Amino acid sequence: MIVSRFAPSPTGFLHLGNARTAIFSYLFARHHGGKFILRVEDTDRERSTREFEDMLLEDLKWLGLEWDEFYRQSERLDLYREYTQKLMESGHAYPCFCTVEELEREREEAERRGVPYRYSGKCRVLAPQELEEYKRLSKPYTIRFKVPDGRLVVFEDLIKGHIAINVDDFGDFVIVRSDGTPTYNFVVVVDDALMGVSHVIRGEDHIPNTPKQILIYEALGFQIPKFAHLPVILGEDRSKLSKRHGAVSVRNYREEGYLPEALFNYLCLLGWSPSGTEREIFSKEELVSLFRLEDVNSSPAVFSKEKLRWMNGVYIREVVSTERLVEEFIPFLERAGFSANKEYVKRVIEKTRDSFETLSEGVERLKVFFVDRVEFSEEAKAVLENEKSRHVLELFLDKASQTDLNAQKVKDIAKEIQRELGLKAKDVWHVLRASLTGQLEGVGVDVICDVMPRDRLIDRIENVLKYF
RNA sequence: GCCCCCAUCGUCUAGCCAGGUCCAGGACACCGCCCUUUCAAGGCGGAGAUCGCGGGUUCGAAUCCCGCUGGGGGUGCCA
Repeated sequence: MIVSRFAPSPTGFLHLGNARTAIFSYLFARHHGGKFILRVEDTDRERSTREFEDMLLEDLKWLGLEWDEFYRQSERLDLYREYTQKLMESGHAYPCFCTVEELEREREEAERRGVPYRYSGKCRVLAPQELEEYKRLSKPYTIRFKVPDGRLVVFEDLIKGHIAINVDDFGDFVIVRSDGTPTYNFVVVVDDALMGVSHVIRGEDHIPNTPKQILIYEALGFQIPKFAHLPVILGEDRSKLSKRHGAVSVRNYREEGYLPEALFNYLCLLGWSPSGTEREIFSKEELVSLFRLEDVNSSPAVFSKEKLRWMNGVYIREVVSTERLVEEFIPFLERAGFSANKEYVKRVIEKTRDSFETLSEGVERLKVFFVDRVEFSEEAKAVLENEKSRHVLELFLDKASQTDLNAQKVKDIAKEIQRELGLKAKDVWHVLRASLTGQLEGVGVDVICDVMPRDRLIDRIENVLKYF
């Protein structure tokens, strides 16, 4: 059975890089008809909060990721203790009474002498009476894993290929902190093993951890899973994508008006491309059936907000249903202070969805449909203050009074006005646009007349006649 | 410093594993034209990569091998 998992720590919003890791891990499991586990890694009590966890789960759901099993490491502490005990008994781990200060000093010393630092391992060989003394004083201690000498740990990474690391590069590492909580490298092994994880898919920043974990798998007699390390996502400056680069959390994009399926689709294409097609727009189902780890790139990719934006535009204008779009759009309208009737919004969206790329841009572009009072730009004022504009508007009102208004009617009327007043089409439309929207650019005037209620249109024009 | 990973248009990438069909294909962004009541969208076209550099192997290398350089990551009682 194929089992993959996503194991975030609840210390902030869901980061784009983690989101992509989650997506790949999810697609992999679904592709193989396997199981996808969500495991919250909250053993770091200093930084983990339940609020962040809630956000994380919400963001994952919003993205469209659903998991088959859910675990929280803080609820499995007894289990980890059991395995710590096993490692102690089998001589794979030992208590270490060194203080942070002492260790810090050793590290600085190594730094100064220009030699690579690794823990000396001095607590490996404590004399029995020394140990007794510490116990008697209840001196706090950590538990360290005993790293064997000269061992070359080798594994075949599903993305990176053959990787060999000499464990002499690191000293005995801590698996249980002095406050009794277990550390990442240890719990990740216990959990992955116990949860039957067959494929560990995670960021490449975990490659250096992998040999440590393999050592623990072996010490505990667990079966070693397959590893797949995804390349990192970079910012424009080619350093690891972080807050410095601006909006980097899923939440940011959600709030800016990106659709979850567009973000999902875009993130998939960062570091992966399906073989045998040059298409780029895929449904989740298609992604599930196309996804293969073999097609994941081994080199890091730069995140391009430009391209995400374009793709979001594709989803807005041609992928999602109008109903969906309306549902997504209304909260944005409301947040901008407009009250909206669903049927009306739907009529607006139907005609205009091909003209904006994010929902917040949509609000900007479409607010002319919802404002009570039109605000005029300087250019629009200039147009309306022209004497000819008055004739155009009066004539328009006159002609409109005998008929209802829709796109075709408005075009007819504009043409008549143009002929009767000897104007260029452009001039007529400009005046109408300025009166109706207060702007010289934006959605087509015919569309506006098609969608907006007749009395509102007439109102706006009469208003202009009154004040200009 | 030490360890590890990576290297095709500005960016995402195809091609690399099974060397010739690649004077390198697609997408975003960019530029131009068309459409047009404006801005977008859309249509058409253009520019853009001596396949990081240097050696090999080979009749032939983006593709295989070695070295170098550059970039990234790790080096915690964070995950």
